[in-house]
Amino acid sequence: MIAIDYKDSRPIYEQIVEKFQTLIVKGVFEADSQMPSVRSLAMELSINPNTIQKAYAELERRGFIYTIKGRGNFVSSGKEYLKYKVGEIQIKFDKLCEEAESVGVKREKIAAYILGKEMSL
Amino acid sequence: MIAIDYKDSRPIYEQIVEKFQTLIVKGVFEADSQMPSVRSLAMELSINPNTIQKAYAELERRGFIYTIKGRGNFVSSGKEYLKYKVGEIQIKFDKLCEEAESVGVKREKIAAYILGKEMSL
DNA sequence: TTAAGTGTACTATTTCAACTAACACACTTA
DNA sequence: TAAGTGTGTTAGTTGAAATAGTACACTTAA
Repeated sequence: MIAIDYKDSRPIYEQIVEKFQTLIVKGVFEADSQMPSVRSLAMELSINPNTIQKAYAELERRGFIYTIKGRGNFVSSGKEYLKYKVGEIQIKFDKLCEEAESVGVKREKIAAYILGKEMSL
Repeated sequence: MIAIDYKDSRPIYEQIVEKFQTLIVKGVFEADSQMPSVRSLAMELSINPNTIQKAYAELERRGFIYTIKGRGNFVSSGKEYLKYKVGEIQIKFDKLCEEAESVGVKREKIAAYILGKEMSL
C-alpha cells in the first residue's frame, strides 16, 4: 500500500504523512473509510507503531483523517482539510500584517500591492 | 560592552546579534562607526572568534552592519535595515498569496480581508 | 466476561543538524 | 614586515527530533 524510501533523508513519519495526504487529496480513499491500523501498518513496514501513530496524529492535525479511540483512524472529507488550511493561512496573514505595520507599512499599501496596483511595499 | 548569559538557552551568536541589533536600532552607535573586531570581542567574552564572525555575518545579512575585508565591520544607517526588512516581508507576502491561491482564495478576497472588509478568508 | 482488536502515554535510545572551537589563510594599513 | 583585520575548512560537542520498547486503556463481538 505504501513504501518507505530509506534513501530519502526525510523522517519516516513525514514520508508516510506525505503519501497518505497525496492519496486522500486525489480521492483514492472514500470518505469515512478506515485507515490501516497503527499496528498492522507498522508490521507491514517493519517499523514501530509509534512512528505510524506520529504520522496519523499529523494527518489528523491537518484535517485529513479523524480518530476514534479503540476503533481506528478514518478518512475525513476533503472539505475539512480545506477549511483547516485556509484557517492556517489566515493566521499567517494576520501575523505578517502586524509585522509590516511595525515597520510602517500601512494596510492600504499591502492590499494595493497584493492586487498588483503597487510594484513594491 | 556586551555580556553573554549562559542561563539563556539561545545560542551565543544569537544573543550577540540580538544585543547589537537593539543597540543599533536605538541609535547608540553612530553610522559608519567601527564595530569591535571579531578577535577583540571574542577575547573579551572568552569565546571563539568564529562565533562572533557568525553573529556579524547575520547582522550584515539583516543590513545592520557592513564589512570591509582586512579593515573591519562598520555600522550602517538604520534606513538600510528598513529597506531590507520590508523586502523580506514582501517576499513572505508573495509566497503566502501563492499558497492562498493554491487553495482557491482569490487576491481580491485577501485584500478585502486585510482591509477589514471581510471577517475571514 | 473475556479475547482480540484498536489507539495512547511514558520512557529510553539513537541520530543528526546546529553550534562552537581550532587553526591556517588572505587582505589592509602603518 | 608586523600587527591588525576578516574568512574558510575542518573537527568536536551537544541538544532536540526521531524512533523504538513497553505497558496501559478503550471498543467490539462472541
